[in-house]
Amino acid sequence: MPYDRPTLNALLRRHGIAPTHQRLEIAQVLFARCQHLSAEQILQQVNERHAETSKATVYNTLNLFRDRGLVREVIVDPKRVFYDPNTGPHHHLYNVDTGEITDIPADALRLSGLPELPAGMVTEGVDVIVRVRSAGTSALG
Amino acid sequence: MPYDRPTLNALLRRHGIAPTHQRLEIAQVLFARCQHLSAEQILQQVNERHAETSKATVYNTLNLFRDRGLVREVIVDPKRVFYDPNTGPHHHLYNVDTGEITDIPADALRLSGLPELPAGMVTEGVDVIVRVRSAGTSALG
DNA sequence: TGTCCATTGAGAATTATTCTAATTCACCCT
DNA sequence: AGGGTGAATTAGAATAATTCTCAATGGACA
Repeated sequence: MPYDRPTLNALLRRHGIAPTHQRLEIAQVLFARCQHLSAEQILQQVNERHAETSKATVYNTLNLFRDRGLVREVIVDPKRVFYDPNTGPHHHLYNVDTGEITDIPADALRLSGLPELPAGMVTEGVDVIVRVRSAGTSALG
Repeated sequence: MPYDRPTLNALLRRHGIAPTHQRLEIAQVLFARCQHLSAEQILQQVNERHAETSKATVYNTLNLFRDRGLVREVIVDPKRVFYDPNTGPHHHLYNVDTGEITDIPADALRLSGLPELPAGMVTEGVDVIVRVRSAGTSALG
């Protein structure tokens, strides 16, 4: 188990985040399995045993983690944001039917010919989302 | 002006959409300038002269246009969906500071090495979003 | 002119996220 | 140990995008 408490503790500190109990719980949920979870899902998992963390704290913490570069937001569904503990360069496969999100390793997919930006613009990141659906399903009504 | 009323009328019909007054107004706003507009912005522009179209109709119509392939949803901002009248293959540049969305022509950017999909999966589309910000601005608090 | 079905619309409902303001907590200093 | 301090947490209200409800409207066609 690579993400025990002392490791998570150090991880937060390294990112300038005071490792409180709630933040460690949330980090635990995020890093235990490298899934893509919504705030709601994280809230549920954190409170699975005893309800100990509030909705506000989950949102505060996720925004803090995002600002400090501990997690990345994945914006594929207009209904809700997902949080990705993998901050390395990679892309996403999004199943429109099931809502499932899978990683695509960065080296599996090459991008070439990014346009040069207007002066004074800096690239913050490049997201590639491959939207898939189960064959036979259709968006047409 | 490539998008006068008769042209829009034919465009809707060609997509199997009955060209009502409100739908034509909305199509007009979308296709007049090929911008990326939110539902709220479209509602405002449609009602600039006389208030004649309701919020419900704008949402219904945008969903209908999307289902029939007349417009494409652009999901870059968790707060709201943008609608893109350009349904041809292309990608997007998103300015995180200003919220501005710009097109990147498909041929300006090459993608290679898309992973093969699990059996029974079909690609619905590939979105590439280049997130930029003004130099000097920072996400770090 | 009357019927019929699709379309529209006002406003309520839903829901993810943020905000507010008050409480609690961790930690340092003595 | 005890008290002060500022950060963290929280319950619940507020916000805002989108959807839903269902009654009213309207155009096409007999």
